[in-house]
Amino acid sequence: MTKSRGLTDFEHILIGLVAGAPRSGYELKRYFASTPAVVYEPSSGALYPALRRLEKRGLLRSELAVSSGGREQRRYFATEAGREARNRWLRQPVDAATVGRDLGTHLMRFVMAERELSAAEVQAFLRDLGHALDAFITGIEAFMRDAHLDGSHPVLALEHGLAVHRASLRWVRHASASLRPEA
Amino acid sequence: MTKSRGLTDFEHILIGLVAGAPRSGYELKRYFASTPAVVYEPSSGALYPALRRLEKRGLLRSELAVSSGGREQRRYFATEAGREARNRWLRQPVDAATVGRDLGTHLMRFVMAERELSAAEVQAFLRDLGHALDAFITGIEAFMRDAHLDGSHPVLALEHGLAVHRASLRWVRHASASLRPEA
DNA sequence: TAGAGCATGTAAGGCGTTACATGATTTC
DNA sequence: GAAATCATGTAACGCCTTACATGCTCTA
Repeated sequence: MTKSRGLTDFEHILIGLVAGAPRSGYELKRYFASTPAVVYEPSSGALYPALRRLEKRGLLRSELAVSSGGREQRRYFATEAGREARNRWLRQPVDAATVGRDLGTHLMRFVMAERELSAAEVQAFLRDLGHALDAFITGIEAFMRDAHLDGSHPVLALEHGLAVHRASLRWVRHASASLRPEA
Repeated sequence: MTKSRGLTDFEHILIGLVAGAPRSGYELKRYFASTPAVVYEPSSGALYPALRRLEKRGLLRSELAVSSGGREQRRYFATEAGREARNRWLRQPVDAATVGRDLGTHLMRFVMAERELSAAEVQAFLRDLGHALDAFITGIEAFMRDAHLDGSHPVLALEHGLAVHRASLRWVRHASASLRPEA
């Protein structure tokens, strides 16, 4: 058993996307380019080698096909191992330490969890995400109270962090409520 | 004139920090580790080589000193060229394309702009940041109207983006008002 | 016929992460 | 005497970015 290191967030997202529907590299590029909130657009030099890596690991497999215009196209599919990796990723506990910067990753997990996690699991995920955000917000509040901050800009910048994460937290409650089956 | 490539955000932030007050590598580490909203904590392998790079470029210079406990310590200072680089960085126009993901960098610029940019320049920066956020929000709204989204999770995820960036925008207006001299 | 879009890829170079190394001092 | 903190660094490895390469098709 070769001790392979874990997958990057980007690789997890690729597997999740391909597991949702088989896609070619170019279709993945367009997906990233078109979705305004995804905010990350991988270059060819990042995307194609990543797909090859995942294929070499047995998490994806590919078939050469001919697309609309008679051009060659390599279409990727998730393997069983790939689907298992995705499922483990989707069920990973919310890492409170990364919630301050990696919210995008959590959101991607949330999107891909639809129809893959049970309603109860989704609720648990949102609950944990809420707790993590709560802790993050409390940390900023404590820092603002305790730290000696000189000048108005640092205080304002921290207020920005507060405002943004409070908005995230409100969204978590909204999402949780809107997914809860009506009584 | 050697055509050197630009500085990374991280390097710009290091210069800004050192220009604000001379610091050792370890003090910079503690700064990143202690500020809860900065959210990025560079490793030794990122920090020390970066400082050396900036020194080699003539943007920082260092002096070997002896700190509290008799241990050696390399203290970094900004050179004139370093201060110029920082000033150019602080005055860079707000890049609307990066406002969706690089808000942290903009916030760092805002923090370091205090006492370095004029009140009018700070107001202009906030105004531009507001416009960029506005455009970003409008883009998400348009996407939600026009794109065919199936399932509730993608819609909710986009609503998260909206909520967060609207909170940012409100903060921009708040910051702008709170820095405006009272009539 | 020029240009834009489709479609996949490689090469060089750079920066970051992880892990390790070193050694002194302060604290329990 | 062990552990934590201070303080600076190096080495291996890996991934990403930028730039370039290729060639086909559709449109103005």
